[in-house]
Formats: sequence, C-alpha cells, structure tokens
Amino acid sequence: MNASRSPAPARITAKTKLIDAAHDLVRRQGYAATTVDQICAAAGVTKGAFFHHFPSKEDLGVAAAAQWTARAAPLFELPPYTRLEDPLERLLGHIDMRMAMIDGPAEGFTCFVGTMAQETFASNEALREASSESITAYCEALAVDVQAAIDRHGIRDNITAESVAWHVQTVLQGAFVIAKASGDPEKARESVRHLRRYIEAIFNISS
Amino acid sequence: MNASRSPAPARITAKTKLIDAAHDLVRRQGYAATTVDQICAAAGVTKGAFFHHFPSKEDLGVAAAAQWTARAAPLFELPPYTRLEDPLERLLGHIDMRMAMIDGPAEGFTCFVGTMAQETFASNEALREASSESITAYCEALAVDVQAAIDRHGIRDNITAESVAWHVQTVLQGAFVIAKASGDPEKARESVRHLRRYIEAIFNISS
DNA sequence: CACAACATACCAACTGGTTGGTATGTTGTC
DNA sequence: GACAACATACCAACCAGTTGGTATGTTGTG
Repeated sequence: MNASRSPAPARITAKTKLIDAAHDLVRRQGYAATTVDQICAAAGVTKGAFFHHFPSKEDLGVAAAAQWTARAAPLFELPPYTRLEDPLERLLGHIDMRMAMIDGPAEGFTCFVGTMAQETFASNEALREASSESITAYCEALAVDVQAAIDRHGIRDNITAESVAWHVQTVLQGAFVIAKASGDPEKARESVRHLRRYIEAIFNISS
Repeated sequence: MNASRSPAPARITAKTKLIDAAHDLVRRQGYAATTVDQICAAAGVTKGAFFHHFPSKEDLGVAAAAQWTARAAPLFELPPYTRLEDPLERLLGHIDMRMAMIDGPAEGFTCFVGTMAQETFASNEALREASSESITAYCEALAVDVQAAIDRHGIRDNITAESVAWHVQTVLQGAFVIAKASGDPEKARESVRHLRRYIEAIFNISS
C-alpha cells in the first residue's frame, strides 16, 4: 500500500539550499531587501528551481520559518546541560549557552523569524503567523524546564512559567536588535547577563 | 551682516511631513518595503519635493533618525514623574510610562530606529550609524537617573548605570519584536513588568 | 522704493534598471 | 516514457532617481 509516502528525508536538494540561503540573507538584509535572485545565486540554483519548489517568495518565507523551528530544536536536546538533574540549572545553562552564542557578526546569531516578523507583521499575515508560530514553539519548549524549576524551587509573586519563557525570548530578541544597531555583541551579552541575574532572583534558590 | 542666519524654525513644510510619513510607514512596513512614492503620497507632496529636500532615500532615513531622537526628548522632561525627588522613583516611573505606551497597533508604539537598524546594519553603514546614535542618546539620557539612583540607594554586584540603561532599551526593543510577531501587546507589557521587578531587585530599596 | 539677480520650494512626466513571476525547454531517474 | 527536478528566456509592474519647469520669496544695489 504505502498510500502516503514519507516526504524525502531531508536530502540536500535545491529546496533546502534555498531555505538555508534565505535564513542567511534575510538575517543579514531583511526580508524585503532580499531578492529572489539573490537567494537563488546564494543557493547556487536558478530561478526556475526556486519557483518549482515554492509558488512565491512568500511561500519560501513560510517554509523557512517552519525550518527555523526545526533547526532550533537541537538546542533543547543536544547540549550537555540538558542532562542536568535540576531544571533550574538546565534553564540557567540554556541562558548561558544563548549568551555564548552571541558572538561574531550579527547575521550569525540573530533570529530569522524575529527579523521577518518585524517587517511583515502589518503587511503580510501569512509571514507574521509563520514567524509567530516559530517563536511560540521556542517559548513552549523553554517553558517546560521553567515549570519544572518552579515546581522544584518555588517562584516569587506567582510568576508563571510561560511568562518567564516569553521574557527570555524578549530579552534575546532585544539583544539581537541592540547588537545589530550598536555593532557590539558585548552590549547584547550584557543584557542576557542581567536576564540571568533576574532568573536567579525570582527563584527561591535557597530552598 | 547676519552671515549665518538660524535655519527656518521648524515650520510645517514638506520636509517635516516627509519625515513624519517615514516614521509612520517604516515602523509599519520596514525601511526596504517602504517606497519613496508611498512616503510622498502619505505626506501629500510629490516626488520632486522629496528629492528637493533629500538627495536620496538614504538621506531621508538619516534625517528621520535624527528627528526621532528629538521626538523622544520630551519623554525625559514633560511627564509628571520626572519631577519626583527620588531618582529611583523617576526611573520606575519612566518604565511604567513605557509600559503604558505599549498599547494599540504596534506601529503606534514601536521604535523607528530599532526597525531601521535591523534591516540596514550590514548593508548600509550610514543608516545603522544614525540609528545607533539615536538609541545611544536615549540610553545616555536614561543613565543619568540610573546613576543618581545608584548614588542614592546603592546597587548589587557593582552594576553600572550605563549597563542598566542599555538593558532597559534592550527589553523595550525585544518587547516591540514580540508585540509585532505575536500581535499581542500584553505579551510585551508582561516583559516590561519583569524588567520593573528586576530593577527593584538590584537596588537596595530598604536602605 | 524699485528692480534685477538669485534662491527656495515645489511639481508632472519620464527613464533605466530591477523585481517577482511565467512560459517553455532539458535532463536524469525509476 | 513518464515525471520530478531542474535550467533558460522572457515579461509586466514597479522603483529610485532625473529632467525641465513654475511660483514665490529674498537680497543686494542705485
């Protein structure tokens, strides 16, 4: 039978190369300033290939947002700290890792969907929605450890796990903006350091 | 005599209308997606007027960034809390005001220079620099009260005033991104609430 | 004051290059 | 030989910027 064959298991085709190129170019230039021709050139394929795989530039954006989510997943599984027993230590380990990632040129560590959402939130609902879903997925993954940390250690002022996770995401997105504007990744890391101190403060670490 | 007369005192000319239109449209659509024709239409002038006042679209961007700084200045002078005696209360009052401003459509409360910097940091040094200067001016103005609050109340971990001011800016920029992506200003306000709690925590309020 | 010389502010029509998208091949593989 | 995966050639709309011009000040000088 095999009525619905599984989709070709992530071979390195023009499709994935186009998405990778979009991740790179959009983070560097923004969505609107990035042309289809540029993406094709960076991917080493022609326009025919582009429009064979994606009906429009917008559809590539949506696909690239979904792929961005998949690309972030390993952050919650692979690093060493993810196997720590205390969920609060896992959370702080995650923040330390995000801080360490903020280095080198901004296009290397900034967020594809955050950049795209900013340009399209009012003019292209499909792209805003796709970006929003990717950010939401990150926050939901992070909130799991936050909730576990609350269960273990307790937290001040009845703060919710979701709220903390979204705040982490907010500080990261803000740090990316500041890194881009100032040209100084250290300014961005400094804010993540403030975020870490805040997390330590709201959990009752002593208990 | 009168060799260098002062420049015409801010009349409502095509120039100011074009800058206002740019502030509005760029915050809504981004810099690259906003066309000169759109700006002219919104300002109610022709393209001829545009290129009479600005040699290029880029020059308008630089002028609009400078004007954005001037537009933000009243935030540090006019509101009632700016006359409070305790600098920490002035700082918290400022944050409360920024939180209250996050309401309605995102293009109404988000940051022109933050948006522009994100799209141009790697491709247009003049616009990145102009945006950076505007953000820096905001942080320097804010740092004055932060330093006064440190002098009065003391602060944990030898945190510097500049670092706190930049963190405030970072959280605000991140809140704007989240508001745009999620379409929910409340998510953005929630992060500013976390920021407020952090500020309270790092100052030794009891002393 | 008068008036030429010049500057400023603005406009409508146009242009050369760019952009997203299309129409029509060609090629490799089951 | 059928079909997916590409490539080549092309187009209509759009975009930043230009051109040539008008209307309305402003200034220096007799």
